[in-house]
Amino acid sequence: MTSHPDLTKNQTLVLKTLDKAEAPLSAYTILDRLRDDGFRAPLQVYRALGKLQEFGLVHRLESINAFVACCQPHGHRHEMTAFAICRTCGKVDEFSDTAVEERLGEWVRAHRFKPAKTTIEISGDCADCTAHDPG
Amino acid sequence: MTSHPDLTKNQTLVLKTLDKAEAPLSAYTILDRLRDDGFRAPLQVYRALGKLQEFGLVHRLESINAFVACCQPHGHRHEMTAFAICRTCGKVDEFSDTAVEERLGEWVRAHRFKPAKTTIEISGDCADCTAHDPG
DNA sequence: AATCGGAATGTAATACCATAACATTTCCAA
DNA sequence: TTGGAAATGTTATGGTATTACATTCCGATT
Repeated sequence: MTSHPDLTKNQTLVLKTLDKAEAPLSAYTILDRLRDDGFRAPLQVYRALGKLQEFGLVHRLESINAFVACCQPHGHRHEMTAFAICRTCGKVDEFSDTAVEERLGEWVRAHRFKPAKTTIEISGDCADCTAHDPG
Repeated sequence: MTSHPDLTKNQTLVLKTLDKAEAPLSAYTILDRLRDDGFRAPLQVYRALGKLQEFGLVHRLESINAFVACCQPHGHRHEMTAFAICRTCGKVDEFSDTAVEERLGEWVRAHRFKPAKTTIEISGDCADCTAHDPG
């Protein structure tokens, strides 16, 4: 079980902000929420986010340019993480699927492709929002 | 087999630009390559790209903010398309995997999630680039 | 305790990506 | 031929991310 170094002040602030949030946040939203803590520039957020992603504590959602705290227990992380993103309420479900990992792994092996990062994001409407807004 | 309407002038220009390209192009790169054809503003590109995506002729690669022409024969399109994107040379392989579709479909059904768009992108290094640059 | 060096931080400027708003033109169907 | 939807042209603006450089923090070594 790999461990991550102690977090710095900025990293801690950014991670706490994401933990408190009910939905993914953009870097600039995080910046706004940390103005009172002394944050002044985007780079402070992006640098902290970069480290937190390295540590596996934060995920970037490519399809919406936003970030979420990882919900997996530390050390119990999968190679591939998939996300279901609700367009309506913004909530995100994080999940893993071994079969998906294996199938993509087979393609990669067959094509001698050396994967660095895999993005799996399903955008749509969650059960709650579909129920509330029949359509 | 569904058909798509005839393409307009701008749509044709944008699609041709993507077809000629060896790698994905950003909207602004497309704009630059169409200056001589009268393109002046990003919106001309984005509007054409939007329609081409509707018709299934162009894909957007979320993880790199770029666009590629669809390589699948028209009418033979899958629900989900996956992409292997080489960080080094930029080339993209488009593929489908029924098993992956099914597994994600099962998750979605089990959680009553109504999917609108699924993104699967593997970023890394292709066989050629790995061979040339052993590392 | 002094100091050296790498990591983290602060700040300003800039580059890149995408859309809003509104005016105008094109083109087909009635 | 004309009415209206779709496409286009143009300007302005908003959102996302990085470059470049100066400074500070902090632990390891002396």
